[in-house]
Amino acid sequence: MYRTNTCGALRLSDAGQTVTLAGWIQRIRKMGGMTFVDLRDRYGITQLVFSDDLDPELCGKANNELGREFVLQATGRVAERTSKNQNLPTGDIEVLVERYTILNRSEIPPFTIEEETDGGDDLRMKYRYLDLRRECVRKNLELRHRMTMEVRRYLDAQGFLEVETPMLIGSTPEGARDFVVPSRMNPGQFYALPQSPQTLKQLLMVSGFDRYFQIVKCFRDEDLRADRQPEFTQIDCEMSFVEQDDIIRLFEGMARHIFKTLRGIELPEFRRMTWQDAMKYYGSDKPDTRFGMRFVELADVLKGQGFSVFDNAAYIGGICAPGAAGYTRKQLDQLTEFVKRPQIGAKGMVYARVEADGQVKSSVDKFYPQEVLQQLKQAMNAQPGDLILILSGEDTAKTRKQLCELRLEMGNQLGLRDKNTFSCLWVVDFPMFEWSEEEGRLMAMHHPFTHPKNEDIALLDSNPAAVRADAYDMVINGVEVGGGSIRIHDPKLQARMFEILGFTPEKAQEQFGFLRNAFKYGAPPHGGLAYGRARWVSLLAGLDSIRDCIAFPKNNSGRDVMLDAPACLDPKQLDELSLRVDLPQGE
RNA sequence: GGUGCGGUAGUUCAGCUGGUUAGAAUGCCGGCCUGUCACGCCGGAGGUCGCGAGUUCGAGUCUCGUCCGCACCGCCA
Repeated sequence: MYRTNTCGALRLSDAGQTVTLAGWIQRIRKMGGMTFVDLRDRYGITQLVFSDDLDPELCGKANNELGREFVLQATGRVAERTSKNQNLPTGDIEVLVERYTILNRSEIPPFTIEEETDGGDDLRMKYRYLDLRRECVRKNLELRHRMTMEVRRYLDAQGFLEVETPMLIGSTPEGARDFVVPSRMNPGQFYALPQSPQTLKQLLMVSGFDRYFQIVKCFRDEDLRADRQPEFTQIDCEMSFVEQDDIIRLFEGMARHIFKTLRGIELPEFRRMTWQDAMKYYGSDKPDTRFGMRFVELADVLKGQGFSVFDNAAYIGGICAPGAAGYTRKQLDQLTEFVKRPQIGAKGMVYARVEADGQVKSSVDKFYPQEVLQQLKQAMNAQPGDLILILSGEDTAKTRKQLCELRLEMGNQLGLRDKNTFSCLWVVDFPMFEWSEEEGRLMAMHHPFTHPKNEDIALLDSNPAAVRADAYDMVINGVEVGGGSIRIHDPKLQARMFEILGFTPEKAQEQFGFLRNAFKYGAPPHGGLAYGRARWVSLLAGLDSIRDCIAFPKNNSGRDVMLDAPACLDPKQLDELSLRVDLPQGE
């Protein structure tokens, strides 16, 4: 038996017992005739004591040979400490070591494996297996596990069946780039890894599975972000004989269950906001609703008064930052610099302070009389002490996006984006299509199987760009944690959809023939939703990056720096796959 | 594909308008220390300043290129 207890288990009530612990040496403190060793496992830390009073020979030996991160098995008596450590759950006791075995030695680790590590991200990723020894990292994976368990429990109770779908499937042209896998037995042909099991779960609905879920890896060969990995796990669900409301209710229930069991928070009923309103009032399809500062359109107030920047603008929008009238000139200049950064791209920013007496002092005082500025104040519903910030531009969508960035920045600066406050909503009525400049055609905003809103089906022929979809996203604190839609189950409507998306009937048959064939045999009305697991965990744990709750994540350029993948293939392997690598010279 | 920031000791960083032997903290090694828990004290070792070119009498510092990392835009049905 390697151990009788874990390193997090012992308490004062265990004093007097003889125990054997096993773990890693976190730290050694040599005091001369006495040595303290912090022994760590995933349950906690227990202090071991070697003392000349007990066994001078053993103490001397330990002093000589023990080192950080050695795997140590130690046996001794549990004793009450003379000076206790309030910071450790085991801080009332220590183990007076009588004998020990070094189970394994360790080289000096490249960074300190403690809560406050000195290692940078890159280094920690290269030695992720050491990084994962740190409690603050490990607890994120524990939360991930607990969340997964709660999700399974909830969905099982709701009658969902977990069904696995294949990882090696066919490539699909719409949507993200596929990761592809060559087939040795079928030279020149490739599988693709699923971007999502979308079509497969729809086939399961045709099979009558009714309520399906899968906690499933998905793959997208697109550029990474702090909240985007090329492989990620979705909690993927699909239901038959449901309308949008049924799905929203069930998955809002799941969100509530997750928050209650994992954070002890009772969430109120989620707000619903149309995509149109989200764009109009927040400039984003995933608004952070922890705070207000909704956009107010100001063309009526500010246009046509001789200030050419506004007179020529297609859109003028303002936000009202509560209590920020005290911003200094320097702070305002910094905000202006912020919106002018190339990533945001505004040309400038106009501000107006509402002073204690109600007078408005603005950066455009020479263009607008106080009377107009008072109208501005009224339009913004600004109070004395508030700061009004205004952006304008020739492109409404772009300007709204810039104002969105400014709003979020002000939210940060005013401390309105607290990680322990959660504001949840559904964004509904997404447009069915969006125009792609690159492709020169309409693209499905969600995916080509999304059902148009019934009242908009007539518009498919006359004005497809105006068609709204039965698509919905769950947004929490400005994070899109999940999304889904009602799917098309009528083969004729699906055919019409492919037509609008620019598929010839032949192409549609080639790419999605399996789905069309299946739908000939009675597809039930159905719809579903998928949650991004790591985004959920990040929200629950207050993480800045989903990498922090993924055991072995990829870096910014999609590399695994620990495995050093991807890598070149041996020519023999390439031969076997009938592949030839053809890189441009010098690469 | 693009923008911004960064790359200096094992690690995290400082290093001014270019100037003589590149620093700090921490870690590491050695010594001292019987109640530490970020132990303390004394001593020591440790550097191709990412790489390449250029400017210059002289480059960690300036310029260009390149590689790597992070954040973001495009992209992510």
